[in-house]
Amino acid sequence: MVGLIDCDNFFCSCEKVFRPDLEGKPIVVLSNNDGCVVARSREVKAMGLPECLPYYRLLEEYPDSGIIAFSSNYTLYADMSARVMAVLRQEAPDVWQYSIDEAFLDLHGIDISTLKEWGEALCRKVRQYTGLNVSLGIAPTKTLAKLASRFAKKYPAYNKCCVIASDLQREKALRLVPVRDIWGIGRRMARSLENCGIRTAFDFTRMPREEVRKRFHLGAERTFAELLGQPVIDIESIDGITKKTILTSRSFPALINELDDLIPHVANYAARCACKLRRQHSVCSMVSVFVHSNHFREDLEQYDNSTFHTFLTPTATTPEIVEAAIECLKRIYRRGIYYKRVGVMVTDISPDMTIQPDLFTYDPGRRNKLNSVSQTLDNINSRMGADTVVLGAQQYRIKDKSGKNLKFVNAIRRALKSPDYTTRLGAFVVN
DNA sequence: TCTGGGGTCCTAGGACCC
DNA sequence: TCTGGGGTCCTAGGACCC
Repeated sequence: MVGLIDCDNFFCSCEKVFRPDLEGKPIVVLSNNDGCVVARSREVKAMGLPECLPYYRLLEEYPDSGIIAFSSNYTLYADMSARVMAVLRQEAPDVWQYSIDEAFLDLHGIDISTLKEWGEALCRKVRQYTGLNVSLGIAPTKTLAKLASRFAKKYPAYNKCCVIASDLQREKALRLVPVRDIWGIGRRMARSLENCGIRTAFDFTRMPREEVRKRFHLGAERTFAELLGQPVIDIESIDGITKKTILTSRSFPALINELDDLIPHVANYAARCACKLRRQHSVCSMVSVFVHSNHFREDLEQYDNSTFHTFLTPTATTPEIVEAAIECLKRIYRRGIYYKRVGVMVTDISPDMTIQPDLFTYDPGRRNKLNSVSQTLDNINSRMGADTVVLGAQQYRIKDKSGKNLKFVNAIRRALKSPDYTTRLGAFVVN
């Protein structure tokens, strides 16, 4: 049996843990630049507020709702996530974190007849240790465990833990779940299924397997098997510790048209990619850069483009990756365009233990130097705080009043951010 | 004024090989 | 009029997830 545990309204709940006065109040968490609603508390969901609503429209359309908005505080969410995972690792035989607020649990060795009791105790312990409510679904496959966790969340009678063990329980559950709510079935496939009268998960499992394969390909067939209780999604494929691609991208609070103003962004995103690579002990052979204009501005000329650079010898050093990214940006930059978003992606990732150097161009002396520069950056920035030391190219060009000094500024709007309660001693005093 | 960010996997189709 | 057959590898883009 496997378990799927996930936190209820995770981002919003994190905000509420240290603000008991918010209990029972409607709150939302916003995306970067306070752009869209990305998380809603139970109270807000009950009000019928849609997902992904732009914040300015929330202000327009729900003026007297009493909704309290927060900028996203990833420092807080990441730390709370780590606390939840730590509790899980104490209790479960094996844990694979699936997302910031979800984990699959390997439950081998636990007697099936005691699983319900065990699960309820686990949820109580997470609540006691972290202040967060979690729901747990237990079933023979991951897709069914996901489904069970929905029941655990939706119906209080389950006491936070729902177990699907027998075929009878499985069928009963499948009949209650609309096909669009199944993990692995997206909007497009759901629409297609509904068009031929397949409404519930149970209806779906009554289709001939051949037809599923023919009409929807491999992924759908896997989901199909999982719903029948046959495990086919292996846990290793879910375990995302070593990323195969690493992407850093941001939208800007205001449009940018000058190349010189784009460069620091690209440099910063490239530096972040390099740092993430090193953290997972990897190197990359390719860096790509993309640019987007603002698709919502129909009055402006639209322009999307991307290009890439390949390293003959794979690397994870900040200077090399930043340099390559800036060079890419210069190739695709077009004057006269107003840019809304740029991003840097590193791919062709391999372990840093097995670098294959290029026969003709590899310069071990230079590479060693760049490696130690990068390692020093990591050491300083992890002790003293992110971006304590950066490359010159990463400096944003903000002129002060006298028009000469350059200042390093945070380029993301987060006007409504809560304090970093769990990671800064001053948090409670400052605000 | 204002519209997020980061991933994985699969498939079709083109380039290339013999 | 008329132009083979079988394979691999790579890439872009779609669908899906959180």
